Amino acid sequence: MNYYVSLGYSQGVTTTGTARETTTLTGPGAARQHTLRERNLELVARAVFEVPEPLSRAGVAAATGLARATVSTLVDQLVAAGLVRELPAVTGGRAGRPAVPLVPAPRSVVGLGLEVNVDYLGVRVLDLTGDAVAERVVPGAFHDSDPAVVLSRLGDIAREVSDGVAASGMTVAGARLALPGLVDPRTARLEVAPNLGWSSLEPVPLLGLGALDVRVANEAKLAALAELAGGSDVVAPDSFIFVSGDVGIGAAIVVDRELFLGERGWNGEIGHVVVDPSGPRCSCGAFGCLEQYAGKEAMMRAAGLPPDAPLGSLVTLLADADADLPAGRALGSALADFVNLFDVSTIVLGGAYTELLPWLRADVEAVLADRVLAAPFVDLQVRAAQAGPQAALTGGAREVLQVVLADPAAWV
Amino acid sequence: MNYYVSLGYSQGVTTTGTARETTTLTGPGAARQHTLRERNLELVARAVFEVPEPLSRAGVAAATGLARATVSTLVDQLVAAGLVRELPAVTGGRAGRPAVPLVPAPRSVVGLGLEVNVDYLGVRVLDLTGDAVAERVVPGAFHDSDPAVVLSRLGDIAREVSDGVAASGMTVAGARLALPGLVDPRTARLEVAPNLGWSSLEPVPLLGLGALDVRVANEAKLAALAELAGGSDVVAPDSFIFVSGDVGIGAAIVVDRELFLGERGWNGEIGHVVVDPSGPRCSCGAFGCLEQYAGKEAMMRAAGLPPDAPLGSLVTLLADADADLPAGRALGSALADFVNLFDVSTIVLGGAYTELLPWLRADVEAVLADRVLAAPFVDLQVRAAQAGPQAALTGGAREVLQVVLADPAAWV
DNA sequence: CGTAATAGTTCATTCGTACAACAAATGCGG
DNA sequence: CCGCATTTGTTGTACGAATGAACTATTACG
Repeated sequence: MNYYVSLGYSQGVTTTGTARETTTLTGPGAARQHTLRERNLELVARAVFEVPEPLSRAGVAAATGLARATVSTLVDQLVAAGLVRELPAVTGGRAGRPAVPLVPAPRSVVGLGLEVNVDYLGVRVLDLTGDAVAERVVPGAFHDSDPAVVLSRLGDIAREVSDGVAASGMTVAGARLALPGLVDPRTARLEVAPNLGWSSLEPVPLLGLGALDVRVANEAKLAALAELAGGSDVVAPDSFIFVSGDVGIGAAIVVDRELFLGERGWNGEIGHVVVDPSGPRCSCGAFGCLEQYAGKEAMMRAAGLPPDAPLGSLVTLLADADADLPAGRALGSALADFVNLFDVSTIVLGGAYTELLPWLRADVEAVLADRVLAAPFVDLQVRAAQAGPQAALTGGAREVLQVVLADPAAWV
Repeated sequence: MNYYVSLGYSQGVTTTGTARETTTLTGPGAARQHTLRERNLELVARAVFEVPEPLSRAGVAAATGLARATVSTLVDQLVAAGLVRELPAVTGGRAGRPAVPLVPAPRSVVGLGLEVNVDYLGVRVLDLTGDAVAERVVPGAFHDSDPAVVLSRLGDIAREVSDGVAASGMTVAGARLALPGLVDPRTARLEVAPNLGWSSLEPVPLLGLGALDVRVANEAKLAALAELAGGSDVVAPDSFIFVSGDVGIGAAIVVDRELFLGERGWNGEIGHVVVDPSGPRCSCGAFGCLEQYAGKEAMMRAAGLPPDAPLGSLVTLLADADADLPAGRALGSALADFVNLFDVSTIVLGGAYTELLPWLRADVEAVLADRVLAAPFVDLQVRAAQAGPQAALTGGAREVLQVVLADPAAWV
């Protein structure tokens, strides 16, 4: 099943009949003729967008099971809408009329990724081909900042960038704002972001982006979506646990290429999983949370560095000394709980862990092998994240484009 | 989103065209005219089946958004197929032609729930109304038993019961076998069931049930599905964590009334979540697993009872003494991890915990309040299971009927 | 008893896909 | 160099399913 559920918008259908008969049914509503068309349009769009090498109309027909005639009309609509482009017919060494390769149209519809993090603001624009069309990342220090000021500044940058791409004829389909904290994508509320010192606010209006469709999500969740694009040589797994280590530690679960969000999008709080109840007190009030062992500040302190030293200093120190990070066993323990509870066999380590993985891997894998009940029967994989810097920006923009892809009919 | 994904059968569509064009697309395949009908049939069937009081054709039309004419033809098909029955028209105090109430047809199509557990074998048959049409539960001791012998015996009982209901004119739609261990519903393999002493086998053929569609699942998963029926007065939550405590401790996650299974259905292994790394060694080899604090044997031992004493003896002992169970804090700690990782706010305690809840609740709730990061923003609920004894039998049978409901077109 | 109201049915219309025939464009063998 | 097989893409007809409007059936109410 691969229906894409856009962030925070579930599809309950509430129908009200006469006074006596008011009933709510969840799930997709009544299917009409145009529902057929919408679904097949999506099918064709996915075939064009998600296949490694370009397909022809006939190829799409074969891949989808639709009749060639049907595919032709659908493709024509996508081309007319500017979502798909025809490449020159390729007359490659075999008989028959040459096929017209179909590719996602570059620089047509784009998605905006926005992010506020502790040490930067960022905006990134991706088009349907996955290319970064524009980008601005502004370093800063936003610990204990004023959300109104910071978000309005980010909004200014976003508007600037957005106006730029719009001036080149591209359509901005929407934006996703990544925040490091408890965010409910459905209500677009931020409950608390400890490292920003923000709490209980609605970030979207503060951006001042007018009618643009802006949704909010946790930073680790969007970074996980960025992983789905895969690396240059590494193909992305369909299901994985993504752990983003920084001052706080967040995680996301991707199953069958879809984010699992729980009831409110507040899942993946692996930073506060119990590692040792007799351990140090955490900022959350509990004792022995993972963050106290494998948070950035704890790792710095354990290495004899000041807690706010740059990550690079820890890396050079580790590269010289030939010792593993003590955080490895703690991280392994929390990950083992995660895997025992979720049954997802690939773990992608992002944020600070990406660089630190060489000094974590041995301990993490050893503890996983010890503690994961299914370890004898599964090939547990621990990988470094591939998505590059400010992954949440990429993931947010990708999420916007996924919504376009899920309903191309809205764009024809 | 409420598409029902039947246990272990995901719907990847692989289409093979000519030699050059072989492409795989996940998700539902091409939508044709008959797809429309199937989907609307499902919609109508769900409206009839999942609504508290009977709807008329007109009521279904209002609830689904379909035209009355369409609903009429669809309902007629369901009635002809024997899945839906018309009650006598009710001429209740208002003007107009009296409505014909539609209800699930009793004793027409039934589902079989099967279970092997440590202390019993069971078979239960449910019809579309949710009534138990037949049932056999045979006590026994199956610790370290021979799977071939036990499963063949269960198969015999199942065949007997199944033949009985078939003789009364009912159609058996399929069966689900619940097992206490690591089971992959997709491959129908049991990897290991520690408390039965079983490992690495394919249970379905050993039942000897011939062509009947039998699928396999973990006991806690199916028991969780039983919870969805709700209690006599309590309405079931749409999303919850179900924890089944016994010798081992298993759990299941239900989100939007659907089981979350992870990659292989091996999730929910909360019994081996870390409570205290300096704690006692677990049967799994690791240290300080929840099972060592809140497994049935550990709880018995902590209360000064023999580990294999019946649960009732612990209950009477607790009822006399006015003390909480020490397991409460450990259980709370593991549940806090679960909630932090999943973001599901309702916890249903099943198995032995159902009866023990009064002596667990205070500690569980206190630890949850301490350790769950989102606790200040959510109303965390801890409830006792409602589904009654051998819940997995009920859940398994329900699961079969859900598959019928998801594709009534197959029965018309 | 007539009228309003509600449930259910009948039928022409509309829309989207399938199938088959056809047109277009190429490679290849003689 | 030409005819033929081959593959792509298009055109036109047929079919299936939902719709809305009109119609029938059955009740309550004044």
